[in-house]
Amino acid sequence: MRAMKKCEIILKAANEVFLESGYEKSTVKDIAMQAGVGKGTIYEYFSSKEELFTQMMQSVASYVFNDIKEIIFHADSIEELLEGFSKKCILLIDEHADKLQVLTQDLEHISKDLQKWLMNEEIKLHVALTSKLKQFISSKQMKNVQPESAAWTILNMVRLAVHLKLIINEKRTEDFLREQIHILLYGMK
Amino acid sequence: MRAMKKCEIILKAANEVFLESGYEKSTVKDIAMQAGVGKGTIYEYFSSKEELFTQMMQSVASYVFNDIKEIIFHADSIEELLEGFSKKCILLIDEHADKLQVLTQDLEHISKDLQKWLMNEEIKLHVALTSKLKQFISSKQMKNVQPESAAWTILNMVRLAVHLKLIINEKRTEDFLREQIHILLYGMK
Amino acid sequence: MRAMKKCEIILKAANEVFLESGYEKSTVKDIAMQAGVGKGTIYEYFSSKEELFTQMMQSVASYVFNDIKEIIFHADSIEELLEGFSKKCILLIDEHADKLQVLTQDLEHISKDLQKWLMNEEIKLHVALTSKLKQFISSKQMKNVQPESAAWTILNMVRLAVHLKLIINEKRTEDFLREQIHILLYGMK
Amino acid sequence: MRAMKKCEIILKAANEVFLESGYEKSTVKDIAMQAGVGKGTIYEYFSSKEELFTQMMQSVASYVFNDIKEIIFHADSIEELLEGFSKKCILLIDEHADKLQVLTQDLEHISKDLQKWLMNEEIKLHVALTSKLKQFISSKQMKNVQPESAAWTILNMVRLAVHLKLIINEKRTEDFLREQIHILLYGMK
DNA sequence: TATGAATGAGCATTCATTCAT
DNA sequence: TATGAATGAATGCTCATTCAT
Repeated sequence: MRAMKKCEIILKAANEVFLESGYEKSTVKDIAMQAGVGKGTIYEYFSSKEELFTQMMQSVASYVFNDIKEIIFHADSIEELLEGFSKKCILLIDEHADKLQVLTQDLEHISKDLQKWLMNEEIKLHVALTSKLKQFISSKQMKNVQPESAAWTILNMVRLAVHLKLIINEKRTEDFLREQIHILLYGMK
Repeated sequence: MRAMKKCEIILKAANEVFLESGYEKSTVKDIAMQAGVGKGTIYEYFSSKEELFTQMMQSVASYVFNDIKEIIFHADSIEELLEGFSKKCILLIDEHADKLQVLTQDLEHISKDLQKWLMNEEIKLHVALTSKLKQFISSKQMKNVQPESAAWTILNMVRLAVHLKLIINEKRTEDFLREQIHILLYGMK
Repeated sequence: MRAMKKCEIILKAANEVFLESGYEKSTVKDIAMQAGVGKGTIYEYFSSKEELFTQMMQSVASYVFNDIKEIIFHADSIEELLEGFSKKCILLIDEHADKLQVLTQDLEHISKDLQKWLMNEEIKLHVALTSKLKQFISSKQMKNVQPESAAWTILNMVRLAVHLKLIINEKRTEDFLREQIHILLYGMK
Repeated sequence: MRAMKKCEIILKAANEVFLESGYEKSTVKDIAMQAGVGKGTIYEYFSSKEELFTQMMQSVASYVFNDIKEIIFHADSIEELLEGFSKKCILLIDEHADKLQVLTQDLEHISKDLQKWLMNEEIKLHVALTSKLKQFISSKQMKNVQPESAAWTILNMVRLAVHLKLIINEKRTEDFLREQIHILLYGMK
């Protein structure tokens, strides 16, 4: 394995600490220790705790957005899209359950810039999905539903999945998502 | 306007301050100033900052849960239910926009008791809605969809509405909700 | 039993609370509750917490000083004096063990006036005891020891008794006092 | 003068402030100012105000206990022991007058561990002194007095000395101690 | 006279940030 | 470049005291 740059080492540590404890309960000292560097070193690479948090969030969010983009891009049918989507939801949650809590709870600490970036990324996703749905509609795979609205409905499945898994602690989340897909397919096809 | 009790004045101020700035950034001093009372006075009525937050959250949540219960209880058809639901979403958001952010973000600061209460209230809502859907299914108003899953799908509309209105700042939220209802109706009827 | 005056009721409550918990840990509210009066009422009779403490201490100290004066005054022989003295020590400690802790620990909170008064009372005791010892010396009951020094030695037995009983928790305190008396008698007679 | 370590500077300042004002009236800010460091710096070296107090007390007490142990250990006769003891009392008081007040008054704020340690040290002193007295008794230097009781009587001279010097402000304390020794010698030899 | 609701000064403690080395 | 000792602003909470009723 190649040597990581200091900057990356710190980001990795920030990732681990922030997503374990949340923004307020994480201290710069904790992150420095986790990274195996001095507290001062962090300020050589990041101007503040908030900037470190913001960059960490951006890297995590990029990863998630890319995963979802892939699914949208490669789907050849509405069924494939919905199933790929729900599978990815379950996978993300199982892998990153603890992290997702923080992703949704500490949004207030990210910079205005990142807030806009997040919003834009989500809108890009929405645009891509809308466009894909339009293809399905024009190729008669789908009813003539309003594609923008349908796109939001689909993206919103992520929120339901997270809520059921993490808050309600519902074991049958997967079944429920599958069933929701059936309803949507009935409604859309 | 009639005289409010100190306790109510403080709760109102807590409501305004917490929901404006979030739990961590709100200070007891801020709330005291907003209420127009001394810092010590707050501790005459609430044993800690956390208890004040918890009580404020409970009162807001009660109000929202009751509104939604009403809709589920009084709906005579699936159309009425979905439309009532989406209208109420829009209304709640327009009325309480600022509050809903915090309602979802600072859950970690409420007491374990309130956390359980919130979860239970939501599950009660789910149970009530599931039961209503079963009626619709047995009276052939609806297809034989899995009612528990459909219930979560419907409840999850709240989350989409909040997200579109507050985060994405989407003006056409109302239209999108309406369209989502059409899809669900197609899928369920 | 006759009705106590408010002032006395409060002093009695202060006695109970202060001697139970010490000055700093006792609150005016506690004392008011113990007295069964309102917090404000205390300030009708005492100008501050410190004054209340001072007056309470003075009344307790008066009681102890009087007890000891009695012994000195009525003793007809050096043996009687020493034995009366040690018995009274044990008695006071057994009766008021808890209180004596505070009597010695919170002296910093009493007014300068009471500090002087306490010192004067002790010096009066010393003077009385010195005078008694001089009688014993002139009547050849005692060796020609320096009476002032012997008086301090005797008064100091109280401190030893308190220390052994309360700090060291020595069960044989009584025996040790008795033995000390023997030594002093040997030395003095 | 050589450079002191921060830790020692803070302990020295704590010593001065605590022993001047007592535990409750001393503030961490005062100690920081006295030490010429920031408030936060104190918490780099001591985990709390109580720990700082406890460590300060232990260092002072160690010093006193060691001084007294020396005297007991090196005394070859009962006269030498008593005289050494009383001289050391006077010396300690002149050197550490202010400190001794607090040493006896704020014991409630030291950790349970230190409380036990103090009691044990005193009991060790008592044991050592008792053992020495037994030697003197078996070598016929002393009458057959109960050595344990005599040991407490001697140790208690410290308390008398402190009281006379600090509370009564008696100038002739030294004379009185000397005279007490005579009485004890008469009584014991 | 008696009250207790209201107050705010005061405290211990935390932690992001700085800067001399 | 890397460090971590030093800092002090900021905060939740307590409680003696006041004062309107």
